[in-house]
Parts: sequence; C-alpha cells; structure tokens
Amino acid sequence: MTDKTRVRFAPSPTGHLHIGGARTALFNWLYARHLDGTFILRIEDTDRSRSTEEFIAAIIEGMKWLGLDWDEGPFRQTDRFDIYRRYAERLIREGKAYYCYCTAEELEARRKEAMEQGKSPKYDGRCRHLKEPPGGRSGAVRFMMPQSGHTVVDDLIRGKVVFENSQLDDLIILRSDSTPTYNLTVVVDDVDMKITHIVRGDDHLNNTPKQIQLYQAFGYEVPEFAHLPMILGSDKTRLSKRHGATSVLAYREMGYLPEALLNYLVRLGWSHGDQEIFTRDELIRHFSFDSVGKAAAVFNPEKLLWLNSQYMMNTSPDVLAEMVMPFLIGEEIVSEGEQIDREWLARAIDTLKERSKTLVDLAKSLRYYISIDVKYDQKAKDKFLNEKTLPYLGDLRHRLDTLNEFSHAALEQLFRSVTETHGIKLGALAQPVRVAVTGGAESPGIFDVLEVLGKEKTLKKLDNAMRMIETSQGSTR
RNA sequence: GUCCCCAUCGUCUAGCCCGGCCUAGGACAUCGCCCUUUCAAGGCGGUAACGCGGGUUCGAAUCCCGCUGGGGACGCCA
Repeated sequence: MTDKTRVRFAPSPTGHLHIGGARTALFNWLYARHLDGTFILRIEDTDRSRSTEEFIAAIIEGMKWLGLDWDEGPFRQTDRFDIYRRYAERLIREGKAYYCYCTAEELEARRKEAMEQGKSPKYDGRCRHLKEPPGGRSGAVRFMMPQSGHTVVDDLIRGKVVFENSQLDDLIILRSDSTPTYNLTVVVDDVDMKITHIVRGDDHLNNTPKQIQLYQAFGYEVPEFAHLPMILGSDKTRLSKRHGATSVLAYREMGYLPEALLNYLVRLGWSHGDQEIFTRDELIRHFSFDSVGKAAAVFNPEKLLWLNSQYMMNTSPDVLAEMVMPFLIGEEIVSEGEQIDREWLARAIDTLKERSKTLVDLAKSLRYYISIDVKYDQKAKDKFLNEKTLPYLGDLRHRLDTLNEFSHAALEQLFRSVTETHGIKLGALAQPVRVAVTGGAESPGIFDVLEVLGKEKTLKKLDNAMRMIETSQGSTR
C-alpha cells in the first residue's frame, strides 16, 4: 500500500480569504484531487489577539464559494494547545529547547540596535546555558538551533535551496504565557496529520530550514515542499488592499463566477501550453508542480474580467437566471420574494449574456426587460427621442398594435415596411425604438429585445416615450 | 544591513531542464479593418519582449559566471 498524498491549506483567520490564499488553497486542492489524495483545512488561530470567528466563517464561505472542498477539518489549532505543549516539553526534556527570560522589549531593542549597526538581528543565545532563572519573570521556550553545517530544502518548484545553519535563529516555540507559536504548531500538526506535501507561498521559504530542524529534532520524516511564487500588485509589490479588491468574497459581490476566478488564479504561475480556459476536470487532470513557474506574477484585473465574460458567455441562461437573482434584488430591480418567470428570464439573459462581463452587469441590463419605467440616458434621449423621430415611432406603434405574432421574424418584417414607407434606413427607426424601450443607445438586437419584452410592455414603453416627447415639446416651446 | 528567491512583449505566459525547428508562439490590454439596426460577441491584421556584460560552443532565449534590477524573510505574527 502506498502512502496517500495528504496536503493542507492552513490560513490564519486574521483577515478574509484573499487572492493569494485562494491560489495557495487551489494548488493544494488541485494536487490532492490530481493524485486522489486528501485535502485538509486547518485554521491557524494561535494568535488569539488577531484571530476572529468572523474571519474563520468568511474563509470557510470563500472556500465553499470557490468549490474547494476539503476532506478533513476544519481543524483549529486553539483546540490543540495541549498537544503542542507536550511536544515542547519533550524538547525541553531532551535538552533541545530551553527557557529564555529576555523580555519582548529587550529583544526588540537589541534587534533594532543590530539592524542599525548593519548586523544580523539574530538572537544571541544568551539564555541558552542559564543556570538560575532570574526571579519574577516567566520564560518563553526557545528551540536550540544547530549553529554549524547547513540545511537543504529540496523544493518541488525551486530545486535545492541551501541555508547555513549559523544564520538560523533559536526560535521561540512557546510564548511566556505558554501558548505555542507558528513554527512549532505547523510542524506538530503536519506530523500529526500526516501531511506528505507542504504547498504554500514563497514567503515561507525562509521558515522552512527552521521547520526542517524541528522535524529532525523530533525524529520525524521531513515532508516534501512546494513553494509557490507570490502574487504582486501592479506596482510589483505584495498584493494588498490599495491594489483594489483582494478578498475573494468581494469578487463574488462584484458578480464574478467562481469558476472564472479559479481559472484566472490557476494561470498565475501555472500553465499548460497555450491553453487559457480550463474546466475543473481538465485542471485536475493536467495539474503538476513541473509546470508551476518560479517568478512572481502581477495580478491583472482586466484579464480576470475578460475570463469572467468568457465564462458568462459559456454558461447556460437557466443557470445564469438562478445566479443573477441576488443581484437583481441587490440592484432593487426585483423585490425580495417577488416571483419571476425563470423561463422568460432565461430568454432575456440569452440576449444579454455575451455583452455582460459580470452578473452585476447582467442584472443592470435586465432592468429594462423587467420594469416598465425607463431610465433614459440624457444623450440618447436628446438624439433619438424628438419631434423628428416621433412620426416614425407613431406609425410603428400603430402597426404594432395589430401584430398578433410578436416574433423576431414578424417584427423584422414590420420594421422593414415602416422604413420603406418613410424612406429611411433601419437604424433611423431602430435607434429611437431602442432608446424608448431600454433608455440607452446600446442593447441587443432590437427585434430580440421586443420579442422578449412582449407586446404589452413594448406598447406601454412606446406610449410613454411618445408622451414624453410631446410634453417636453410643449414645455420648451 | 544579512540571508533566500526570481528575471521572455505593459501584464499572464509558451519555449529553457535535453543548445540549432525562434525571423521568439499564445492570451489580456491597446490600435486598425471586416461583420452590423446600436453595443457587444466574432473574424482578420498591426504595435510590442529574451535586463546588461563576459564566457562555453560551429551555433545560446536556452548552459556557466558576474553585474544590475525586482521580490521575500529576518517577531513572544502566521
């Protein structure tokens, strides 16, 4: 029996699930699914002052929205403090860790001084061989790092990375309040949860030799590592709020499809030839660390938007009809609890989906199909709804009245006959009608719009537009 | 400052490991044209990159060294 691949995503709940975290989660998930392994979700909430329940909930919601399902967990490190303490005590007992009584302030001051003198801000190890604990202080526990030789990180993406042990710090594994710190908890958990591959951001590469030393001190086998390149903002610095939305759920609110976000994220650092668009199954089938790049990538919202529009186009109108509902309510186009004929909505969406980049765009365009009242665009109104176009509109409205089959073909035929009568081009009639029913100068094909709208709504909108022209004429003259 | 990582169009990337097929391919964005009742979508085409300097070699985007540039880490954060 071969050991099953086990990977984990281990966010700390000090913020929302962000773009970078989501990409890390995605690569872990993909790797697990590709190898039919196990994907574990673990919440690293040992920093109690900054971790919140809200963020835990938000991270879980983000994961669910993206469809990154986990097989075990979510585990919480705060539930496991006893385990970490036991491991730390074992290290002390074996002489591999010791109490340090320096205060945080002293440490901070020494670090600062070292930096100013251009020296490495490394802990000097002064408490290593302390015989008598100074009174009145509770100590933190430090792991005794070897100070000679070197530690090699054999990374699936970067290859072999060598660190001199002399530059490794005696890191704190237990705070003076006896709560464990990150470097201890990751190692203990990864051992305990039998993690075979640690897939995480590049920013952890420097922590890796320290953790390897910890594995070795415990006598455990070191897992495989894969350090993913960072995602940067447009100015090539670490992606942050000032670069725009970074929270995954913010993209949900902006009307992005989870599949599109995932597809965008996967191509940040990973590729499969020239292919840009992948189904989930294709991703799972093709994913490999061999095709993950080493260089950091700049997050490009425009390409994400393009991908989203591609996904919108390729999603069936029925599915979009369900997905757009919250946005219709959000835009106050439909009120909560109001019933909307889904079949009709799907037909309306079918005309709109290839010109909507997001679900928000789609919802906004749907407004003119759903409500009778039209919000006229001022420029379009001035240009197309005036005394010059009024006769065409009037004639059309009159003939529309007698049309009993409100279909694309019948409408087209009728429009043609109106334009012939007046000796005008189709655009000269279509544009005024477009503005009358949609309020703007841009929309799907006019026959499609009217067909979806139906006779009743069309006539009402036409009447309203004509009345508006007449009254504004009266008021300005 | 010290350590670590990285380096192909503005951006994401293919090619690099196993030198010649590279006059460097694709995608986003951008520009132009076509289609057209408007706007999209779509089609066609254009602009645009191997950071620099040394090697190695008949031959280097591809291998080696240096430089430069960028990023990350250096917490009783994770």
